[in-house]
Amino acid sequence: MPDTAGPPPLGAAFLLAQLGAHATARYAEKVASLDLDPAQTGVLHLIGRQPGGSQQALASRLGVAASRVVALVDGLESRGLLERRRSATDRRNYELHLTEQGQRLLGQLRLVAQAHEHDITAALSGEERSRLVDLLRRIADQQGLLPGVHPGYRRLPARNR
Amino acid sequence: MPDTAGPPPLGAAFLLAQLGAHATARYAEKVASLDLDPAQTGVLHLIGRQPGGSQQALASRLGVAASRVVALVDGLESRGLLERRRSATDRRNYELHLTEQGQRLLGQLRLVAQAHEHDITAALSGEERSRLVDLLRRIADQQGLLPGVHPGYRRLPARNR
DNA sequence: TATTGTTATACTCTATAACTATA
DNA sequence: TATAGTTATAGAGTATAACAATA
Repeated sequence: MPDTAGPPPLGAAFLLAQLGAHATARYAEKVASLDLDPAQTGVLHLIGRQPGGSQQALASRLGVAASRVVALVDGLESRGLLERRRSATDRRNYELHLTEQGQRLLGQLRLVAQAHEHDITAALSGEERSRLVDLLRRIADQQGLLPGVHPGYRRLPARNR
Repeated sequence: MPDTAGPPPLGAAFLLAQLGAHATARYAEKVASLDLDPAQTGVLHLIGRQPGGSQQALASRLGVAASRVVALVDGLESRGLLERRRSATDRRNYELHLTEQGQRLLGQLRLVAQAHEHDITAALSGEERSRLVDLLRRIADQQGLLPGVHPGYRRLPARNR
């Protein structure tokens, strides 16, 4: 009997951490097909939802350093997906907008997200999936997490498999 | 109406990623009180459960490079939490064992994990928690995840707040 | 003097590859 | 020749701090 102690951890907290890392890695794989990484998709989603914001606003929303937003926006702008427009009222900052190409890509990104949702929840029936979402939302609320903002922009999953 | 598109993503996959990152960050905070990081706790748990294994075995279990295990084991050994014993049958490899102090720390670690589980699922009743665990396990099974092994050892959460 | 964006720098983490000692 | 462990090196990713332009 080599086992000194019980079975491996199987609580909800561990499963959430395990599945969260898995879901993130799978998402990274999927968006790579659009030549994007998860952080870039977050930027596209945020600008698509609220155009005209500054880079500072983006940085605080994402919870990252402003210098990182520079690099992020640089990459997307050079690909013609978004554009910086100098604000007329305060010429220190930019207003960030998606280009038409960026909006088309965002549309494809939403399809990828749907496929991702489908794949991750493949084990569940529609009703079970709804119950899961309800439970998860309640945990997220109680834990003080903001809808649509996840704290994982600080790290990218390396190649896992 | 600044919103070009609908609400923020609220599907199960996104919530899993968000909550997973959150649970991981909270866990890291908690084990820091024992002067450990999540990767080190994984090592302690694995050795505690299956003593005598080699560093290579540990590396493949954790899915990390062997060179990283060296540093990980170095740190824990220098604190007197585990020891390397040269194998009598094959003197190339070590057999890893927890010291008594390591076993005591592992006991405290299990208490921390319990508290963590309690905190993360504070929004749910006991029955709801059971249903959640059931749903999550079925997803983990279907996704091919191994019990007790999570792919998040590659990254540590930076200071989040 | 404070703020937006930028650049330069340093730091952390990790894997890869070269090395040793055993087999 | 192959394998366990170690060390050295290089790369990726990020934040911090210094800087320029504008307010």
